[in-house]
Amino acid sequence: MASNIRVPKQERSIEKKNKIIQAGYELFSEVGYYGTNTAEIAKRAGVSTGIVYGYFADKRDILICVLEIYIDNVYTPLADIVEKTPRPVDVRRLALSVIDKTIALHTRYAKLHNTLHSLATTDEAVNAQFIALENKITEQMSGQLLKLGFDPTNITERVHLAMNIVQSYAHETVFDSHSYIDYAAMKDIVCNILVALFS
Amino acid sequence: MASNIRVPKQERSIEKKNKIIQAGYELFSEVGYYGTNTAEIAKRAGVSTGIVYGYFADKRDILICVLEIYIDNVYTPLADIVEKTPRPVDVRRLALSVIDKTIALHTRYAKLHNTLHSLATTDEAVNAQFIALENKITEQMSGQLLKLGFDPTNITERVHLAMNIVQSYAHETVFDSHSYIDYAAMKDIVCNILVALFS
Amino acid sequence: MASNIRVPKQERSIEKKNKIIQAGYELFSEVGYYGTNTAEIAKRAGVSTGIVYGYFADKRDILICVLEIYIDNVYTPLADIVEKTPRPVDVRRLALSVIDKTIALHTRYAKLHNTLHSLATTDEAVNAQFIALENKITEQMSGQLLKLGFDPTNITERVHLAMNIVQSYAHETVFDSHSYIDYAAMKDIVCNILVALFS
Amino acid sequence: MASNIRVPKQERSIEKKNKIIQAGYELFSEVGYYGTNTAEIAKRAGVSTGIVYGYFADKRDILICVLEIYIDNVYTPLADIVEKTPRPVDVRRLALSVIDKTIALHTRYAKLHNTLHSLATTDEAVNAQFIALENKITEQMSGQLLKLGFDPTNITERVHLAMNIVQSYAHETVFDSHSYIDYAAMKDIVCNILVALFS
DNA sequence: AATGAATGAGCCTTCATTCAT
DNA sequence: AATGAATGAAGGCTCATTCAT
Repeated sequence: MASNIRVPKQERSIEKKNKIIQAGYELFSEVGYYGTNTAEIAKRAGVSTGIVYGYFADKRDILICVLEIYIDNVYTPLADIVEKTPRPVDVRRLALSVIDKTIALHTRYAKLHNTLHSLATTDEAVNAQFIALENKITEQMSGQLLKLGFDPTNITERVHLAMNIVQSYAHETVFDSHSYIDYAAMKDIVCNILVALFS
Repeated sequence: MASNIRVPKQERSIEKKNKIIQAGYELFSEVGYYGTNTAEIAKRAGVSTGIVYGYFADKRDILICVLEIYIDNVYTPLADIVEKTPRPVDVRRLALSVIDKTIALHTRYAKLHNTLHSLATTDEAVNAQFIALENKITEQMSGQLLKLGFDPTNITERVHLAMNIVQSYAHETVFDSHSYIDYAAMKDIVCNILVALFS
Repeated sequence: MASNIRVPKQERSIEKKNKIIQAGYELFSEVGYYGTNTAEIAKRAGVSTGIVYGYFADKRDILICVLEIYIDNVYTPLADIVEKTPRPVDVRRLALSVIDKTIALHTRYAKLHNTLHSLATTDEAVNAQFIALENKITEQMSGQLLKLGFDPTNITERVHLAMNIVQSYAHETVFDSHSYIDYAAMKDIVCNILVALFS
Repeated sequence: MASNIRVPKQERSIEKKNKIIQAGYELFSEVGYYGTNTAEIAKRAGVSTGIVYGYFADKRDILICVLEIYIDNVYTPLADIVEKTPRPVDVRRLALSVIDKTIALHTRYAKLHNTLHSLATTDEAVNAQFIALENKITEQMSGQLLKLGFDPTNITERVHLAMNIVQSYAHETVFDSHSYIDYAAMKDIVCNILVALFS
């Protein structure tokens, strides 16, 4: 029964739960959700199969926890950038910061992101989390920009679109999929678009 | 064994193979790759389980065929638009056409796209196909634009980026995930970006 | 999905389904429901684990099928006895026939009966089947006795009670549990009670 | 290991052991032996999982203890009735007392009885206890009836049979399974049979 | 070419029991 | 004596793939 899931409060238990999440994170990243089995997760976490179900309701529950952590790890640094940007705001400089941070995040989480995102199609809860993340980012950034005195016309739409563009670009850069693309040149173009969007 | 795969040349066989691909296409769209089993595909295709392995090496092979068809269905209409655009070129008009066609394609193929895309992470061949598709679209469009006398500076990068932006926007619109977004307003912004990119 | 259960119509399939039921019957008899696993059933039936789920929805479904057969095998012979009793009715003779047949049935099915009966406590469907069996026997016998001109006062109650007594006795005899009991003498007593009940 | 089972002599320990037995009794009654797990027993008893194995060899051992208590609770009241019956003996009155007490016991213990009884099939020790209980009851009652001057011919058989009949009836009444049965009328019939058996 | 029954490895999950503290 | 986290074997069930016909 789901009610039997332990809520670990002791240090060692929390550590163990985190080890399982970490193992899940790694395996989901490496071979995807369906390529991972619970025995493997347990093994990599250095625990027994059984105890996994002491900390998580089922395999999907591990995924959900990995997702939550992923979302925190992505949201916080991005929110920080806008919040802590020095005034007066240099739009190009801010744009570059966001691009670079997004690339950094993508470098670190790209494979996991793909795995998680692919499950959004069939798992409503996962999907909802992703949408909520985008909502949060858009809201936070729009709010900050308004505070900084930017033009409020369609600010949400512009921010949202900007984030999408940056994400697209980061994805491309990180996977470096297309040999004919000059990613440095593209970065300039992206930057120009962002500056145009917010000036 | 893979060597026993029939290459159907008789009409009836080709029809049967296509029915299986169609069934796979539908089910992969509806419930994803891992939510579909071969028995179900055979059933929907109106054939026996066994014969599926007469036409395909394995379940993944069906996916690959579905992917090929998907790619054709996406590439051709987009290529057509630029190719058949009336001269002299009205950039805004062309941009709108591409946006609308991309939305139409997304509306039709979004779920399948997600399913296919999610497999790219763990399946190199699938990933390669997606990259190749983007290559083809970018090359074709860049080539056309050059013929039409557009500025060649970083044309590939600008085209590629433009396609990414349009895809992002189409995805958003189709799934209509964020209630606070005014998608019509966003469309104008996207359009303006494209016009700016190519004028 | 439950809808994928084959309804075997070919001889060989029916044979195979029966082999599984037979294996289930034997194992449930020998080591009980919880002492039996599906792999064991398959093994004894000479089939693979997987195919068991081609014929049955789950393990419990096998139990239900075994139960149905058990019920047929118990009901039919008992119903026959009263139906085919020669007229004019010799009550003592009829009573003896019923007792002997019940003993024979118990000898054959006692362990299975226990297994099945024990599941009635936790499985409503199983319970319902047992109650229905008793209903059927009681109704059929009461009806026959009325046709034969027996006193209708509380005939259902008397028949039902009579069956219970006979069953108790048969159970005792078959398991021969109590060394101090003279089962032949007890049989006479039971017989006398039945005669008294229906004269 | 079995040799490490504590034989609790301190008050608190005995209390704890009894709490576990009580929890086992409740759960075995409610959801059966196989529907109960040791963690649940411990939880309901308000003790840790581990300590259960300080007092009991294994899960089955708890069942055996529950069984012992059950047997005491069933035996004593029935033995009392015959022992304390006022003289001269009114057979009908005595019969009614036994019937009513058996019904009361069934009402209280029916579900537990079923659970325990169902295990007798696969567990020799449980089976032996049940047989021993019947032996005890039969012997005690036969002895008392002889003391009271009843006809000794086949007294054991008559007593045993009588108990079986009463139990059957009590079971029926308590579960009230058959809507067409007039249980009050049946009670009279049972009573008459008993009176006939012992007059 | 075609059928669909059959295979069996593999997966998620449970739970009686043990063990470090 | 006591805790409850941890173990790991075992079980029910699925499904990609094969095979007899």
